[in-house]
Amino acid sequence: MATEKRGDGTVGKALDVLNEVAEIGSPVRFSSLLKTSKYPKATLYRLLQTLLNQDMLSYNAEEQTYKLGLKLVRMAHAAWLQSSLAPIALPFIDELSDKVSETVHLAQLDNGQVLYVDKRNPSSPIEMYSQAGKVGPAYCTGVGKAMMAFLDEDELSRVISKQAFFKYTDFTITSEKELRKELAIIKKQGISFDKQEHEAKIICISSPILSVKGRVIGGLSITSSIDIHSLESLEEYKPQLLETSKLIGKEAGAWNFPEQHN
Amino acid sequence: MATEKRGDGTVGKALDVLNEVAEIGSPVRFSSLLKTSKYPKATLYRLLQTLLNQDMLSYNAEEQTYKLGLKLVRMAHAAWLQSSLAPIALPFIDELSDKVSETVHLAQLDNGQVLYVDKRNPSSPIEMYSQAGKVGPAYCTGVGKAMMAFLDEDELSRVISKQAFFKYTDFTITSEKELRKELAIIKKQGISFDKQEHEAKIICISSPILSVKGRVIGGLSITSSIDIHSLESLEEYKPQLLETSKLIGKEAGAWNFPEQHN
DNA sequence: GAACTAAGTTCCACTATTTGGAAAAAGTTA
DNA sequence: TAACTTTTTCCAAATAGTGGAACTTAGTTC
Repeated sequence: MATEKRGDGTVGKALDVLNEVAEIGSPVRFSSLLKTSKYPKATLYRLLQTLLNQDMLSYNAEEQTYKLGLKLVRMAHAAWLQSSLAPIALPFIDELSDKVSETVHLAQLDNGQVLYVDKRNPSSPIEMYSQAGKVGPAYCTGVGKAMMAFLDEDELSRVISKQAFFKYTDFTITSEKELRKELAIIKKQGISFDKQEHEAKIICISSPILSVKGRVIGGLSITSSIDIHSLESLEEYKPQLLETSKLIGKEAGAWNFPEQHN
Repeated sequence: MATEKRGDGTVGKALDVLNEVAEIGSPVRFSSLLKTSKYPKATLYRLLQTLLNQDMLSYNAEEQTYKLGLKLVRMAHAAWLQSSLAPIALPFIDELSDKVSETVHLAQLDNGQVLYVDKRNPSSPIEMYSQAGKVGPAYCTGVGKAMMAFLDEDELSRVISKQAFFKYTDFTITSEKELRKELAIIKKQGISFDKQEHEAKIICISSPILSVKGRVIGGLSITSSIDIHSLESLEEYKPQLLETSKLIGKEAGAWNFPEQHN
């Protein structure tokens, strides 16, 4: 689904096109973009040229395809440093993953979705970058539910309205009603579980990261598979998970980490 | 130094502002940006509003500061997947780092600078994300020199013209003449060394990654410190490094990885 | 090799957006 | 309250963007 944005003039249109290219995920030809795009041929063409000029896109002359430019990778590094919880949380996540020897994820809510901003995987330190910047659904992931559970009603309904409720597995929650019930339980318990709701065999235990003022600024999870852990054995990590989340929240407060507007 | 770009209209200006925020590296106030910016107050203000609307920036109302938005992190993930060598090179880098048990970097030339797109660090799998998207100087890093050495004259002079020749250490090359001499040697040998030219104590051995057509598409390095290795002991990795580079080059050809325009 | 087709690029009169000086709000300090 | 700083709004003039149509290029067919 292409990102719809109310008129921010030309800049909005250009970024719209950039998003389209991003969402397609592989090099695209002009004509292919044109089919999807809401802009007329000449306009689209000019926008693409501008983005090329700005190195936001790169063009393969041989294949006549456009794709995202490396400039974005550079910018994102800066964005990650200054806008994500990751740099603040880094030492705490390291320590947690060392202690428990499990895969740890750090996420934030972004536009109703879960945005993973860091990950530790002690056993196999590979396939790592492939995770920062990755997005996932909020309604069927541990971190997503943990963060949602601690939003206030206004924020929550905004976030819920953005959920697709697609049934990934037999265990996926597929209605707002069910979700709200689950969130109430999570709020009581302070932690959430992903019971194979997003991917078969994958389970996790998660906690929200709250600012000193009690607002949700992120989520933390320990992920495993049913081949290795039961939900009960994951629950043993609860104290460490909560402790780490608390420490990160405090540190973020000290750093004056901004409260997001999800 | 702010990025100067010839007129791409409003879009160019907006991205210019975005760059400015990125380069400052920490949350900035309006007035602070205004001082640096070449745009008049009202214009700058509107550009910032547009970028905010588009989630490219986020705003902290309490502190009245702007910073890069998480949307960039998401986009960059897509960019990394579709425009960097990293996904293609992944298995080869894993294997190399496993075999040699040393820190391995994968880089590309971007606008005359070295852009690190992946890294493996077998001993301590931490501080990882902090590297993808990081940029470094080309004239005083192993990968930078290795890549430069295999550019054709046109590209090379363009890249050289962008070098700052800042003297980071006592060993930094600080003139075009010296650099060209060094590059000639590197071209002959097929590999380059960083002899503490960028950071004290840090040394590395690097090779360019060439496409099947012989064009530079990236660089690969094994990094260490003089506390652990001598240049001679690093040189022992030469065969493996060259072999891996060759494999990546081949694979990239198969994937039709585009030849960059540095 | 002329005629057809599809993809990409350019043109230009028309229009909508951007511009920026100036002035009003909002917030700070004295 | 006055003097100040910083941020935000306004609006007529100026500029930049628009998009239908025409053109170019490359590839295919008869």
